[in-house]
Amino acid sequence: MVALTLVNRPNKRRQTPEQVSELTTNRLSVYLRCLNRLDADGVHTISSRALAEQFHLNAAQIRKDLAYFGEFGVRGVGYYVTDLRQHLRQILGLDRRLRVAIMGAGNLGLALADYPGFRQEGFEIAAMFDAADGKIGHVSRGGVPIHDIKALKKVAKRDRLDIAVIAVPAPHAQAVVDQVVAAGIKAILNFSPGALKVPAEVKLKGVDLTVSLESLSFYLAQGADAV
Amino acid sequence: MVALTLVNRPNKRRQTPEQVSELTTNRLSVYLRCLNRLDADGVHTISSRALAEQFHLNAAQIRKDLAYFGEFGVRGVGYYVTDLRQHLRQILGLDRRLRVAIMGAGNLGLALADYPGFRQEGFEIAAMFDAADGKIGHVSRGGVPIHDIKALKKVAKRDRLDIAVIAVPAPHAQAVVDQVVAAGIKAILNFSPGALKVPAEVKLKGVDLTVSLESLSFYLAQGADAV
DNA sequence: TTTTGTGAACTAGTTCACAGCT
DNA sequence: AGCTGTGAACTAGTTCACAAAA
Repeated sequence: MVALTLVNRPNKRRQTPEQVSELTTNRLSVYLRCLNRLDADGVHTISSRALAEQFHLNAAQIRKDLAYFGEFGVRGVGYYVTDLRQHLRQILGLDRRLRVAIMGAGNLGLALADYPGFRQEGFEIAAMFDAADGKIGHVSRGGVPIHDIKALKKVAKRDRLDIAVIAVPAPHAQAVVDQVVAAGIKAILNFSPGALKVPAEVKLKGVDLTVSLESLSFYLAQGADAV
Repeated sequence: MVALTLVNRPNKRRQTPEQVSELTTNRLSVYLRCLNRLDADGVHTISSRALAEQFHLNAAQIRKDLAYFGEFGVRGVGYYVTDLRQHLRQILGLDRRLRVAIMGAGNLGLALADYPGFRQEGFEIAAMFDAADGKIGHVSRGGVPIHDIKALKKVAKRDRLDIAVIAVPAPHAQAVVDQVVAAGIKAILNFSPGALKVPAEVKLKGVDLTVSLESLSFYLAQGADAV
């Protein structure tokens, strides 16, 4: 506790996230998960080396990633776990509650709605949307209400939805994304296969299950057979 | 048809997939999806430029990606759609049926089992595994049988399972992966959060939903607020 | 002419190595 | 002593630009 306040140096003129690559932000998220566990385990300090050994990463990489945002470490000691954890939560915007909407109440959408990984770390699945009469008005097993997609604009404003997850069949994906954008949502996680168009100010991140599987298939076809 | 046979030059001494990066194989998968659509639409030839415009990619990138595996194009013309499609299917190992097992018959596992994106392009969800008595012996909505995880080794051999998808809660993931590896499965798609250890000859690919969401959160916290 | 295939140039990302702080 | 923060060196990935082919 005594030392923690010493470490809070907001740092020069960084906080310039234009230059921070997505690879870095993904790693920050991984570091945070690790720090959460260390914190829960009562570990007080951790060096970049020790952190690097957990995943197979280079220690300098970790120091560089963190250095984009400030000088959080103490030379000769390492990083204070609770302190760094708080900083990462703040950098990643997890110090506030983020409201997530799931577009599409099919198998995948319903599974995601109740997926525990989504609920942790400040995310709240606030609403689902579908076009099928049979689904509208119901709730997911975990209690997430399913709205008519026509009400998206209204509900997005009322519930202050931050992020939309696209879990509709591929042929509908672009139309749904257009509605999400029109509703003013600025961040989208897309599970449907294929490229989607969004305006520059909207962040689109894709999870393409087909690409992932085919990449494994490539390994089996080329790599494993050759060995 | 006449021209197609001319183009099949298996090429020098390439087919050296050690050097091919994962970024390249992921793109091959994207190209293939596009070619499938072009083929269905009756388009006969496509240039690297036209292909590049579909996604926002550089044409030279596409030519380089393809050049790792052969000279599939025709100067002044482009690529024959059906021909290139067949080559990509072969390169990605999709010219044979690949059997996929899903570990964990929870919400996510069941959703993935019936997810249409998994079924296309030669993938077959052949089996699911769980440890809960209430699930073993049942089938998914789409008819995939749920086996006892204790039977993994036997079923993997019998059904010649190629790929395992990890959809169990995080605390069980490593133990399940160890069993998957012991059963001789050489390719794993992991949906559970956190790093998993596998031997070098096993290919592990992760889809980390928490990391994806937190990356969007970062954008909202840093990017959008600044604009 | 058009468009491929590819070396060369460039850009981004990672790792090294060490000065400087504790 | 130990460990961070960071310029310099290196490696990987992308784009340019053009000779060669159809």
